Amino acid sequence: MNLEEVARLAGVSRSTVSRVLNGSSGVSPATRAAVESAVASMRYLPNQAARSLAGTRTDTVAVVVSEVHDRVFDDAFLTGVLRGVTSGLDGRRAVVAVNPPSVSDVDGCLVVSMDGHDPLPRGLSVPVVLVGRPLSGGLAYVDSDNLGGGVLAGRHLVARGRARVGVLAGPPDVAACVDRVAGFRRALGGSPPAGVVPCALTPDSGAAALAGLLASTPDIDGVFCATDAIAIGAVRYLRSVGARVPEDVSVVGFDDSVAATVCTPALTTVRQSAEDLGNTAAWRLVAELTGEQDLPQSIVLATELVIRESS
Amino acid sequence: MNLEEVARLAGVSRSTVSRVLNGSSGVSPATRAAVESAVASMRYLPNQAARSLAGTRTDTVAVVVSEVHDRVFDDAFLTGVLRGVTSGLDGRRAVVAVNPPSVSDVDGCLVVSMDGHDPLPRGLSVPVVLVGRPLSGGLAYVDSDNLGGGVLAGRHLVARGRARVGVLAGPPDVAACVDRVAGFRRALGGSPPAGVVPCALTPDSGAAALAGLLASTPDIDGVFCATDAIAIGAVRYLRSVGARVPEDVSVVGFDDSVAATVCTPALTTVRQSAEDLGNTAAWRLVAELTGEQDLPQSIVLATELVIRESS
DNA sequence: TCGGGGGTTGGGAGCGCTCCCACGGCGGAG
DNA sequence: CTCCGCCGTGGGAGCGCTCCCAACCCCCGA
Repeated sequence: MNLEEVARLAGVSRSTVSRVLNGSSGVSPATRAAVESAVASMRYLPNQAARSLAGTRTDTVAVVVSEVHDRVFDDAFLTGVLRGVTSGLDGRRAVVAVNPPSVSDVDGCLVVSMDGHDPLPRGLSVPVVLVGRPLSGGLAYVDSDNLGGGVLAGRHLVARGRARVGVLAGPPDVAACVDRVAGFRRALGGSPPAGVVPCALTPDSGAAALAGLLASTPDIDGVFCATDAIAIGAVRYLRSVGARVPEDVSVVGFDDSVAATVCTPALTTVRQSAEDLGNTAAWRLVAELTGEQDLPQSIVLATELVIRESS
Repeated sequence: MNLEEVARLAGVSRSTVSRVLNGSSGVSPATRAAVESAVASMRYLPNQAARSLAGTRTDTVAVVVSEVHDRVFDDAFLTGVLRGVTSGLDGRRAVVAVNPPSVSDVDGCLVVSMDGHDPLPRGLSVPVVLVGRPLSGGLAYVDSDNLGGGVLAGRHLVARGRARVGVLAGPPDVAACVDRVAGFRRALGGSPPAGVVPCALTPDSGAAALAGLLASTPDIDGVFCATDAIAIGAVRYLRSVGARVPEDVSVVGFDDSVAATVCTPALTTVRQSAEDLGNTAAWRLVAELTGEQDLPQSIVLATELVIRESS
């Protein structure tokens, strides 16, 4: 079934059907109605390949997921982003590629990456929008307000009366962690953290980092962790050495992962919406593809403090 | 850059380049080498749209994800499947669609669905492989050995000396849960469970279901839960009423989710590999697309008992 | 020596669509 | 009343590829 057949049924030409399908102006209402009814009655679906060949678009965008090796709690983030992206793509198709060598035949590209080194698919000259701020490079991106979230966490610990707080900062090459810690520092103002220690994104690494921190600074009464995964390790370590959470030490995480709600004690954390992130990134990309002008280079989405038992 | 240009550089015709690119026989080694070097030096990539239009394939498969409303712990499963699928697709492109009204222009379709009602995208007449056994219907599928996993869980509780076990069975329309419970019953043999209660896939529902079960059967010493999410609710409820886990009551979950490792006590559970599931399903679909004969209608992957603190 | 067949290669015909140009008819201005 | 311009429409060209058939060459057997 092709354009020609639809045209015949509607009593018009191929061109006119094409015009109607593409919503271009210059078709009389009567003709438009006739075509639409023919399309509906035949359940006609345009051949996407032919469209791409003849036209200048493919109506397909790539979603490139660059995997980190020690991903642990990122699954919910990824599915959230993906869900948001597919719903924000406005009819375009999403080709998903994990660690792709190259991507071609797409109109645009969304890149979801944990680390700051943007691993752009090579040989690609289409608009790109990143999900998550890159550490460098002038690419458009959409990100959660990690800085603001860090501020929320900092104010919260201050409000709880915690005066000697440690920070488990995560990897220095993950922009989200860097921003969170920066926000946290800002909230503390004149009284800086008692110690800031980098670590990997795993509970074990968080536990080890906190052990190191406590060795040099035993009288800590609060810990801010760049991610929930790290926080879970921190809580585990604190309890293993007999410290009570939150009575002796308050712990705050970041992400509001499922794990944060089921661990004991349930984690106070900062919530971000992965789905909104994906949806917004898709919207931003589509806007660029449709030729919209004056688009913001970066978009930052609000975060929210969720107070539970650990603080 | 197109076939013609490559042909010119290689000093052959369009047809010959096409033959080389498609790996068809009947090309002399010398010619083949010349073409391959031309392709490499130009970094030529075939236009996918033109290929689809002229040929009979699109080299694209749809990955249809049908979302359930009360998904809670499924994110890791989904990303695992997706990861496996993309790596098993052997160069084909994966178009991901979440709850799509319709899908077209694909060679085949993978459907990831929690519930047993297979929500096939309509108007689709291509090979389909399901990830997870459907409750009905003769479609090809790949699934974890949920039955075998249930047996493992049952034997384990028997070995632990648990004689009065309850089962939180999950929804009756989720094939995976049905199978897990069936396997569990089989392992118990002549001494059936003290009670089997359906519930939703959330901790809260699990807690509520267990509360109901304990009301009628207070002397239970073991609980098998169809998923980890349910098990986490069960553990929470048991502790809330003062029962010790595992001293008083053993609890076994299913999925080996991240939450199972971070909750207290860490859950004994049955592990399945979502990535293998996706990879195998992709392989099965590709095999069918390439015309392979005598393919198995269903493929079942092994599961594994993981013993932790809750039993 | 000649004819037949197999192994290679080239070129034409489309796939179904979009884009562009040309054409016809109608209304308003001169 | 005539001319111009615009709106609505039709049809040709061509996107880059695959498929098919014809052409060619070379080697073999008769």
